[in-house]
Amino acid sequence: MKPRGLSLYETIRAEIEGRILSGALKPGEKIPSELELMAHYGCARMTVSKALSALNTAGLLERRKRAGSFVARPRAVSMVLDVPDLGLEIAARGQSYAYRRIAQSIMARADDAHAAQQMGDVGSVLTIEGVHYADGQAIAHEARYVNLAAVPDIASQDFTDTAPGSWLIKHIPWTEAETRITAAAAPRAAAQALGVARGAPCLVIERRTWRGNDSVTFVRQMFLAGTYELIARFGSARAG
Amino acid sequence: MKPRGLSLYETIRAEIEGRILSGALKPGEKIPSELELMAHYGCARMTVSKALSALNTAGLLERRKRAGSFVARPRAVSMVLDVPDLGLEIAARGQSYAYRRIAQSIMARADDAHAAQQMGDVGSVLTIEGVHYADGQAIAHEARYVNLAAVPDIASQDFTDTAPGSWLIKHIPWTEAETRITAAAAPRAAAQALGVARGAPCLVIERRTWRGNDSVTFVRQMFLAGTYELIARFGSARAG
DNA sequence: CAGTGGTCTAGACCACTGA
DNA sequence: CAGTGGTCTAGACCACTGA
Repeated sequence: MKPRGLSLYETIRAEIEGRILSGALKPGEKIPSELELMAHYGCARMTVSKALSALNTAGLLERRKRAGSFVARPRAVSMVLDVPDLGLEIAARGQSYAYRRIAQSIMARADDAHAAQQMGDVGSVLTIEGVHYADGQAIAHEARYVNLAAVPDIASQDFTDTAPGSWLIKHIPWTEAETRITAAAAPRAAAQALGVARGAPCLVIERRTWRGNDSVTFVRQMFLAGTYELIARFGSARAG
Repeated sequence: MKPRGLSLYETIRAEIEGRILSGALKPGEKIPSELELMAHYGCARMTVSKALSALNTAGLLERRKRAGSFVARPRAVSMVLDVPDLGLEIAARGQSYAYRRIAQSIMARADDAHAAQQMGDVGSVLTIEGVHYADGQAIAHEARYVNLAAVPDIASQDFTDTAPGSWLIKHIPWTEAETRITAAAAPRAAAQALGVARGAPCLVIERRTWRGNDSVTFVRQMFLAGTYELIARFGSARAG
């Protein structure tokens, strides 16, 4: 059962994880103490501790002093949503990717009420509107707003055929981000840019990132229905 | 600078994390080796290793033998998507919640091709179709499929005005789940159930949960655009 | 009070890999 | 080849908390 190439603590972790996931160890059940496990595996306590700490971090165990380690009861469900760079993701599914800018300007406030509210009162805002293409088909309209005070370097960048998101993710560290996912009928501007009828169903992804208290950027991407999906996962096996 | 109550390795971790997030340490930059850090903090190498391993797991560092540890270049960002019980969430925003079943049956396979494919070849499937209401307005159509072999107890439950999801989340432990989020035009059946025109924009949430290798349930919820949103977050308030 | 987990030490051997 | 990270040992002291 021990897969080769696994270190001892990984082996211990995998064995206990397997017993939890298979249901052999049930939620709330106590697992052996570190002392018992070191006797069982014939190793130092640090090695057992490393395995159990990893399971604790992963949410599979709850550990209480004096009481012991217990199989965690499934809690509030939170899943992991991977948000890769759009260009890389489209390339990864075997399609060609392109971005084309429609408009770019600098203004005192975002010209979109929701964006302006999300970004707060910043000095000046770089606004970039563009379209993402997969295999030559327009799949998403993007309106991005960047706080120039937080990202002065962006003024010298050329976003004619490179999406500002790719540049931002590589160059600007942010500490917090919030993504809002909804559906909507395509409004006039987006429908026109995408070459579809007004009212076409779209997946709307709005993301605000900030750094400390400063807004960095706000972006709204409208994907034509059927061209894009978000996947969130929970669990160990299917990760990645 | 050292916050009280933090262990030494947490302090080391927090200091390096802070320098990365603030931008003092830039992506690709090399950080001191474990040997240099143990000299700087006057501690054992294991303590430094624990701090750097945690940052590595968190995706903030990349570690290469012989080369050293480097600030990771941000790639795929992973955010946390909370998936609360729909009824509780609607109540939390001050609206009344209701669920009404439309149809229920047991069949050998899911009558929906995508659902059948997602669930795999299970013996028999409980199919429940219903509508979720907020303040008396229909907001979502739900089609749920449950693997009866994995959840035999569900046969005795009454889902006339209680959504099966609420029962499942309380009673059935699952080990893995995957949520797919897309947008679509409402198909005929859903549009009819929701009392809107066919083709109305919808947010589509499909979730498959399983336990080990056994499918537990597959559900497709179609929310009318504007009635529901998903929020994913990343940031300092992440640990929860 | 005593068992448990949390952390830390001061070493060790090794695999890897870039200079 | 030599520096680095990966892992492991055999101890230690402590805080916590349930019996």
